[in-house]
Amino acid sequence: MIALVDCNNFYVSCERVFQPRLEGVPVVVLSNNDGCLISRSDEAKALGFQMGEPYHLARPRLREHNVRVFSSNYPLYGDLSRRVIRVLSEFTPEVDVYSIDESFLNLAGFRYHQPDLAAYAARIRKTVLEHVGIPTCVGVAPTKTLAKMANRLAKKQHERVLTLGTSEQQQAALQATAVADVWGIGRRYGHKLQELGLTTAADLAAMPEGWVRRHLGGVVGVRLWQELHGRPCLDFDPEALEDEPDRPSRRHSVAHTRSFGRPQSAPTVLSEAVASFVARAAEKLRRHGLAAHVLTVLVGTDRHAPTAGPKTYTAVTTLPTATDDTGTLTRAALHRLRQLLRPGTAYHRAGVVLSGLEPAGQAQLGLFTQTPEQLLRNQQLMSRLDALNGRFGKDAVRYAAAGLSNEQWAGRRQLCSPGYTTDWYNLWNIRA
DNA sequence: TCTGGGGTCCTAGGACCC
DNA sequence: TCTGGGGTCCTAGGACCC
Repeated sequence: MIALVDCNNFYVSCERVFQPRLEGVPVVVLSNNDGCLISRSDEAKALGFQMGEPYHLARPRLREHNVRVFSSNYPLYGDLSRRVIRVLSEFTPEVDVYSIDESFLNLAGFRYHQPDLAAYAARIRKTVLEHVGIPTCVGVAPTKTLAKMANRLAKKQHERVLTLGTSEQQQAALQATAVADVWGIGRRYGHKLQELGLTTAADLAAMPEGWVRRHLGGVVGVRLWQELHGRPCLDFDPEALEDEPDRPSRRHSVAHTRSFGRPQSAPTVLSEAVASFVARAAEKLRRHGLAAHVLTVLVGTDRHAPTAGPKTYTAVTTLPTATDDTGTLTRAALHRLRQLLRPGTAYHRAGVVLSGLEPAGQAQLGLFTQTPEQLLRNQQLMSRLDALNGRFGKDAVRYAAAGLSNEQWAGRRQLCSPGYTTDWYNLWNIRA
């Protein structure tokens, strides 16, 4: 059996941990650039605020209802997320971290003790709440897709926990779930399935496999259908345990992309922005113990403009050897950026994607690239860089290519709470 | 004036290779 | 009458997730 633990209104709940006065009142958290609403308290949901609603449109109503509004504070959310995962790992050796606020837990050891499962799930929820202060829902079922469904239904239960142990319970859950609400069915397939006359998840499960393969994107749909029948098709990918922290992560890409505060066309400004994004992505790479073989640079024009044609332009470079070195990655990125830019075009966003990932230190050396001595020096440089920026704040030490100031292109982030658990240096200054 | 970011998997055409 | 098959890489896009 698999449990899915999902934090309720996660970003709002994180803000509440450090500002208890936010309990019981409507709260929302904005996306990067203060663009749209991405987390809402129950009170804000009850007032009709929608997920993804543009902030500038919602603003008058937010004021009218005296809703507390926060820019997103990822250092805070990331840290609380790690604390939640640490608590969860006390309940099973195998935690598959699905997102910042959701983890799957392998409860295989409980297969023959069904009645205990619900009590165990309730204990997980209670412990996370007591130790971290974040409320959760727990769904338990034989597959990830059914666990998601159980979790969804648990939100409506008083105990916030639901177990689908028997096939009768699973069938009842399938009937109680709209087909469009199944994990893996998005807007497009939701509409399509309804037009084909399916209403509930049970209707979908009852269709023949061939029909599902034809109408639901081939193998992807078949996997989903199998999972609804209780046959696991999605990998369970457990996180590295605390006693093996060096095990490299299995992710396939690392990205850093941002919208600008205002459109940019000057190549120098765009270069500095991209160099900054490379630095962020490379830090993430090193944090995960990875090196990248492939680098993609992208720039984007106005996504919401009605004009035809592509909105995103990408250029891919394959590096001679996989690397996590900011300098090497920056050179490659800026070289490709120059080829990508068109004079006079206003770009609204840019970014860097690193892929072809392999464990750092295991990378094949190139015959004509760096010597082991150079490599070692660069590694030492990067670990000093990370140590300094970890202590004094990001970009305390940076490459000159990233420029001295980001004020030209930085996004808006005007309503941010302090880094309560992470930013000791600045927090000390604030208090001083 | 103002609409996010980071992921996953899959498909498809063109260019190129043997 | 009859014109292969198996690959890679690049770019772009679709669909989905949180």
